[in-house]
This record gives sequence, structure tokens and C-alpha cells, in this order.
Amino acid sequence: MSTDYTLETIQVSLSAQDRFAEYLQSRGMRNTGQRRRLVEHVFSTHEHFDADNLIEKLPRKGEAGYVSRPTVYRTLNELVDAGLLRKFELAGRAVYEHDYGYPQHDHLYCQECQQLFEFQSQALIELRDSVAKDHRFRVTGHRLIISGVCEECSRSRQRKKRRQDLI
Amino acid sequence: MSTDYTLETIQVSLSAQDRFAEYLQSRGMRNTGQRRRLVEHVFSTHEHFDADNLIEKLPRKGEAGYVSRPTVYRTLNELVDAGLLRKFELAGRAVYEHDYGYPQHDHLYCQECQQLFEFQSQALIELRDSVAKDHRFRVTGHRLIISGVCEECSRSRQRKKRRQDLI
DNA sequence: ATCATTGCAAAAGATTTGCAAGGTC
DNA sequence: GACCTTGCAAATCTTTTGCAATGAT
Repeated sequence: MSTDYTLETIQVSLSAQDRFAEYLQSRGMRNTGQRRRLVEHVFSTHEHFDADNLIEKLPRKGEAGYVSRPTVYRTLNELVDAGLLRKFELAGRAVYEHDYGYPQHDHLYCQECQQLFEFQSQALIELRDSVAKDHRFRVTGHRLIISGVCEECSRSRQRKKRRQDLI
Repeated sequence: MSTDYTLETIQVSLSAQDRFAEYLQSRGMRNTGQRRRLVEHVFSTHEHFDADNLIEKLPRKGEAGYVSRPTVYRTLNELVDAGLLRKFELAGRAVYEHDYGYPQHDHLYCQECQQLFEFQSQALIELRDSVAKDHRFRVTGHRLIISGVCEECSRSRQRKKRRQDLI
């Protein structure tokens, strides 16, 4: 799952690794090898991923640096709590992306190639806040996914049968 | 899960029941008692629901009119394919709502009471189409969920611990 | 030494599927 | 009668959990 990264990175004072260390310390949790390894992998590339994608890239059982599946899931949740990752759902599974040092944005989802493309829109934020105000609703966040077919897939006429996508 | 239904119903020429019958016939599928009963329940009230909500309202095993869980799931998928229901995900489970005869809209999701509120916004559609055009993306749909706390829950100060919501 | 973390195996929750029995055309 | 549909039981898929062993401070 590769990504269109035209968005600017926000200035942050700490690396993800350090930020997580700080978070762990503040909670009396330990900064273990498994946690550091996971943070390193997760922040080594700017991509959307799910637990399986991540596990595939990690050493297998028996190899050095192996991290078990439960630990991957546990750590992903910790990273979300720490504000380093954002989590959302697509087609029935949890998808993660960088949050720390990365601006708020939304997604275009290609139903053919399953790729996610990002975009930023101030108008959307204003629209959101205005709708919320009309409903006397206190906003904590939002999630917009526009689905369709990306340029590349539109070109290649290869018609695959459309699945019942969850958007 | 109750709903704010201020939106107008679209004029349609066939009842949901008839529309589904037509769909089934066109596919060589049979309009069975179970299917008719499910359509009747689903379209008897305008609510967001999931498979469990629906099953709870149906006769239990042993009672007349019982429909098994697999059949409920199978039929919900058929209703989505037929364009009678729309399906999306919230907090890890599939949620359904009327599609046939009901206008496009989006949702405000209250993290406290889990209620969904609907709203319509032409500006959002325009924004969506404009973003898609910029990315040469062919839009088939979108899903916007604004999360936060509804007016009623804001008033009642009962603070429950916030869960890690998937929005 | 104390207490958090890990991996394993198993559980959990939602949804789907194989298949024999039953229903519809 | 041909073939679709149903219900049952079991499988699947993703994620979580109990627990004994291991590791960090």
C-alpha cells in the first residue's frame, strides 16, 4: 500500500522514538526492545499499513528480532494512545498511519487497487465545524473517505469485479 | 440506536418489498418467506442497525417466523447489492441504513451514547467533487463521520472513560 | 527483588461457508 | 424434478486475553 505524500511534515521537537520513550516513562511502562523495534519499523516509511503488513516486514518466528503477533497488536494500541499513530477502519480491518509530526488530512480510496491517497482541505474543517455548531455538537474529530477509482486504474481498462466495499 | 430524521424521503415508484422482488427475479433468485420477513422488518422503521439489532427484533429459534443468523447476514448482503441498504462500519462492526428512497447524507457520531445523527450538505458534495477532480479521481461515493459529543451528553456531566474510538 | 512485558495457546466477536435437508418454480 | 435456499455446525478472520516465563529497573 503506497501513498501520495505531497503533504508537508509538521515541525516536531522529538523523534517518534523519543516521543514514545517519554510517553512510556510518564506511565511507568518500559521501553523494551520489541517496542523500539516496532517504532523503528513503523516510522521508517510513510505508509498506511495494517497489523499484517507490519508483521510481514518483521523477522519471522525463530529469527532475531522476532516480535509476536499479540505484542504487535498491543504496541499498535499503545502508539495510538501515545498519539503517534492514527487508526481507522477500511474494509473490515484496522489501518494505521502516522499522526505525530504529520498534519490532519483525509483520504481518497481507490476501489480497484485499494490504494489510499491523501488530501488536505481547510474548507472541509470549516464545513465540519459549521455542521457541528448547527447541531450543538462538540467535535473531537472526523473521518472522510472518498471512494472511487484512481487515475491509473481508470486508464487500465482491466475490469475486475467490483466487491462490496465498506467505505 | 435511534435517529434524527429530519431529512425528506425521496419519491420512489416501488416499495422496498417490490423493489427487492424485482431484483431477485432479475437474478433468478427466489423471493422466500425469510427474505420477505427481513425486508419487512428492516423497512418498518427508519433506524441505523447492525445484524444483532435486527436479530434481536426477530422471532427466536423455535418461534414462528424465525430466521437463522446466516440467513440474516446473507440477506443483508443481498439488500446492499440490490441498493436497498447502505452499509458502513463503526467501531468494528457493520452498520446498515436505508438507501432506497432515502437521500444521501452523512453522520455525526456521539462517542458517549453511540448515537448517529444525520445531516445533509450540498457544500460537502461540491467539496468532494472538487477534490476528486484535482486528483483525476472518478468518485463513486464517500463517507464522512464527524465524531464528538452530542448536546444531550454534553449537558449530563457523567464522564465515562473515553474508549479508543474508530471513526 | 519487584513488577512490567512477552510469547504461547486459547478465546473472543463478527461474519462466512460446506453441506444435507427442505422449499420454490 | 431441477435447483435455489435454509439452518446447522463449523470455519474464518482479526484482534484480544490469561498466564507462566522472561526481562527491565
